Amino acid sequence: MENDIIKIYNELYSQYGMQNWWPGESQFEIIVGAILTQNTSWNNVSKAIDNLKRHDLMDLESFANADPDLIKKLITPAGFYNIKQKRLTAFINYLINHKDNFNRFYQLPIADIRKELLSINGIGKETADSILLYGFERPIFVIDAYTKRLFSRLGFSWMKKATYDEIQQFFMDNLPLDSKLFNEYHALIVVHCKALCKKKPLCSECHITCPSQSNK
DNA sequence: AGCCAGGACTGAG
DNA sequence: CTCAGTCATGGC
Repeated sequence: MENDIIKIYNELYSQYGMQNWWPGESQFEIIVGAILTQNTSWNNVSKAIDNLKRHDLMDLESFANADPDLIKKLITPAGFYNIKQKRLTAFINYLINHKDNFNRFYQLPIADIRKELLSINGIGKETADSILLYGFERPIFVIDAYTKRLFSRLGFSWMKKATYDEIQQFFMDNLPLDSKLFNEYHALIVVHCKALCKKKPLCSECHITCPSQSNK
């Protein structure tokens, strides 16, 4: 039997189709993108990623050996470039300390690897989960501001004051444990919310308001 | 001209 | 533990 969470997924899917996220060519790039996109539009992030690629820095070795000031300059379009350079470096140091071809990302129990990522400075829940889901196909549901806002207005108003973990648990309780499904679902939520915010105002029939109109 | 974007950390109370 | 302040650029 189908619950509401699955119904909403089917609606979104029929409306927007398969998204096939993450828009990144390598696992390293997915990690970099996940950090750069913190509170930042993907449009800006993609400029920063292009800059890094143009300088051949989109791999562990090159990035690790690059001048921090150069990194800052290249990621400037993504904003918060001082912190983000530090966060990227922190993650890269972690990777260097566990040089096992990402084996631990695949093999450790998901709770363990998640905890490990969360202990890295600059890696919060959404970033950690995005990396695990989109980079390594681990079945963990990513929650973001869009998810909270959309579903709060779709009848799950309790989400407005719920914690990240509570909302995540709810989605995972109501869906089969399927990384491909989690991948598509979160992507569809983001695509849907972006589409709605583009043609504002609409709200009543689309069940969501744009940020400026929402009551937080 | 503001307001916002696919957050996370810090310090205060 | 809750929460405002902080970090910064580009698009609309």
